[in-house]
Amino acid sequence: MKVSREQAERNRREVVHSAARLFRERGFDGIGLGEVMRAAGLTHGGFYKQFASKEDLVREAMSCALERGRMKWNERVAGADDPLASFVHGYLSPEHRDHPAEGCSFVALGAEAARRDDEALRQVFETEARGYLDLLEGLLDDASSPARRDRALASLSTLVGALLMSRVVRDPELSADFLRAAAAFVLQPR
Amino acid sequence: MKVSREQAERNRREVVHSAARLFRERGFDGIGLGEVMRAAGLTHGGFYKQFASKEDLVREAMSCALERGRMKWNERVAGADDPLASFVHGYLSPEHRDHPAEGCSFVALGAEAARRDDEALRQVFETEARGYLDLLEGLLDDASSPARRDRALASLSTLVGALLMSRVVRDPELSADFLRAAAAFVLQPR
DNA sequence: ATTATCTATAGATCTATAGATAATGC
DNA sequence: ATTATCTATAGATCTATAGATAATGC
Repeated sequence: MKVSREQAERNRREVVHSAARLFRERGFDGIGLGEVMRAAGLTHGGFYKQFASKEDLVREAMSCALERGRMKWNERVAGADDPLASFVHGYLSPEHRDHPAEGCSFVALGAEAARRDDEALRQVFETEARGYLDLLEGLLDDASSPARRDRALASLSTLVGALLMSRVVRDPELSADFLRAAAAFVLQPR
Repeated sequence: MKVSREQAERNRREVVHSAARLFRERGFDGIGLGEVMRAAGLTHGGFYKQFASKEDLVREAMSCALERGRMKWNERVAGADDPLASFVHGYLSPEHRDHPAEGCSFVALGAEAARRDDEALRQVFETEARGYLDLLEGLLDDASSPARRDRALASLSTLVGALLMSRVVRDPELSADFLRAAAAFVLQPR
């Protein structure tokens, strides 16, 4: 029943990754620890040897999901002709819209995280928000630094809001309109 | 124990309003029917005489909250010097950010609604999204009608995303930056 | 000997239903 | 007689804990 320290570490990581997917897919309250552990190939009794509480797992899963997402976007823009357009079109793509379990956690869980009474969780979201803002800022060509910062703040807002709206409406045309119009708005020359 | 038809109707409305507040405050899964009924001054056993299921209440509460919110914005802009600026500054105000229970349901519950397996609920959000788009479109002064529509789509996205981001970060300064930068972005002349 | 994981369970929820009760409204 | 609301409860969750088990690692 016991496994090696390395295997235990791999198991722990698998729990975090399963949780990160399942939380985004079903919400923090929509999935139990039993199912998270089962998705990681374990039984629910072993959970508290690795984590202090569900709250603890929520924090770790969000930190992992947000950071890995950001790294993915970083890689994507690094190899692109037009890095800003590459980021915007990737973020506002039908693929991203249709796969929340692997997508942006601000959209999938930001509102839920905001109302949790857990300052550490909101700190995780804040740190990652700054990371995304820095990423975006680096892709902008505004003359002044404050202008770039403000444009990054507004652009991130537009991206997050458009993805959210594109997911909640039923009509595929209206959904696509949100993605298209938001991309044009963010990419417009000024 | 029985009450008059009019009182029963008032009770039902009170349940819907309590639910609309509590869902926005705690999430669809974060509040039980018992507490919703208690907030309306009733006991949980009477719930199913008025509603078919919790799903049914979720739909009705969201329809009510979204429509009443839209009406409120409509009244606000009707009496304003600069209707667009009035809407944008009201929506992106610290008051709105700090009172999700009375605020925009797209931000508080859009992501949760999007993942529910309930087409009727997403239809409610879609109908109200069109209502908000029409409202915004009427405040814009772009020359062509398609340009106004696209700007409405992008502006609504920016508003929703900025309010969400302003709620999830911990630092009051960063939170205010989202609100301020997004408002400037939406209101910029073009 | 230590410990990662397992089975089993306590105690607190939650949705939904059953049947009793008492006031309305024909 | 009808019915809006009440009390009580069934059955299914959920988080967290207790104690057993068996493989690791000193």
